[in-house]
Amino acid sequence: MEKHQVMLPTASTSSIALSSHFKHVQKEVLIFQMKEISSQNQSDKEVKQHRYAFQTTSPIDVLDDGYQWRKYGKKIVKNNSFPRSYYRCVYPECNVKKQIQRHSEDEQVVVTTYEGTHTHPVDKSAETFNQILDNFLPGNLLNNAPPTLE
DNA sequence: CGGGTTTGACCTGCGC
DNA sequence: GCGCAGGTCAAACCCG
Repeated sequence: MEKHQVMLPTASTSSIALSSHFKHVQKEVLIFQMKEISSQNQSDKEVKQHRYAFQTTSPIDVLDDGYQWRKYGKKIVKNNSFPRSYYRCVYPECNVKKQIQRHSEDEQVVVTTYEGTHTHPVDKSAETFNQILDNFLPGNLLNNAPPTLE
């Protein structure tokens, strides 16, 4: 189960000073997993999705990242004693999903997994969060290329 | 009354 | 092929 939990080296797990928008979080955000999921099946479907997982230490489950989310499911996963919540962006053309679950043993650690890319502007002023996301896009990390926000 | 959440059922992918 | 685990749906429920 932990086969895809890639702990980044210490240099990458940099503490990020969050803006006042995250004043209720005001902790440190540790990115412990980033993965670009590109199912390049040569058959008929080529799905490219980005998935970013944040590990935050916060008493609040859902981070207010400026987008509006609607919960559509909750599941008890086998490896974790805490339930995992499934959220989806409320914009109809934006099929960005995110999963929120707590750590198996540290209930103060919240793992937020974003999947997909937003195709619409942010409602609130959460530009800081977008910058955080941009900094940890695989393109910026690996190739120094601009992220594809289509 | 309307929109969002809850929660159990259903579907699907994967490993054995 | 079967069973399990994860992901989604949808109807009921709750709250503003």
